[in-house]
Amino acid sequence: MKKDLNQAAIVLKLLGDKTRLTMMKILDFHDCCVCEFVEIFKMSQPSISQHLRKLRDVGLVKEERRGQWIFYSMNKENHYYEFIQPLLEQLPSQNYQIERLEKDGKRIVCC
Amino acid sequence: MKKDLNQAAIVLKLLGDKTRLTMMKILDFHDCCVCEFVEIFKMSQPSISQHLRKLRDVGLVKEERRGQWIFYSMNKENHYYEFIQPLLEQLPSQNYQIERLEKDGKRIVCC
DNA sequence: TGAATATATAAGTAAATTATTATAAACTTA
DNA sequence: TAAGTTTATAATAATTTACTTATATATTCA
Repeated sequence: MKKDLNQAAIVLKLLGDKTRLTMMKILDFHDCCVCEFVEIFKMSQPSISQHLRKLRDVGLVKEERRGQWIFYSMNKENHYYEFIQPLLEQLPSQNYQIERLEKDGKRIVCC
Repeated sequence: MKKDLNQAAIVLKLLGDKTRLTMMKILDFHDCCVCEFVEIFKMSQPSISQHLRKLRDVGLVKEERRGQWIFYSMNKENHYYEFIQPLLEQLPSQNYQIERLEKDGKRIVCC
């Protein structure tokens, strides 16, 4: 189905940032909580939270509290998911980031 | 083929602007010169030139002088064309812009 | 309940972005 | 060659962006 050009530009602007683009690639396969992203990107926690908020505000990702943590996940029901999926597919896998977390004992396992 | 994540973010940032995204959708089917874009977007000529320069600097579009005019066209040989094409396909046709130019006698026919 | 952990929000700042006006350069044509 | 047309570039102003630090809120657990 055709996408609105204004909305498409808003979505692409959000993806036009290395941090957010990497987040989206990761979230396409793995749910993650804020502190995991802090560990992955070596960035301040507020900065990570603000990036996730932008993605959430347009509905690209969902948030869900699990105990102490708030997990973010790809919102695959969003109208723009099919729009961006062909892009994400062409990006290199970021699984190594998750594997590194696991190796370092930093991966959060919950619920 | 997989795309570099940094480069992909740069390309997406460029597309994350309504004017440039519309330009790219138009150029996917029609070559255009600067003054046609000025007419389409009702924007100053330097502003149009600057948008086109950004697209050209990363190789997404090509420029070619034809007599008095400089025509821009999609660079379909560019590595990132296949990256963005699935996006462009999902955007609504902008043919009406070209048709309007023709109807108003503003379409440039050259060489 | 109180301390520790995880996250969000607010405020401030430096850098990047997108427009504008003014001007220069290149080409066409009378 | 001179005037008109088209485009690029330079300088600048307004806005947006992406970070930072400080602080508030929510949850867990001893």
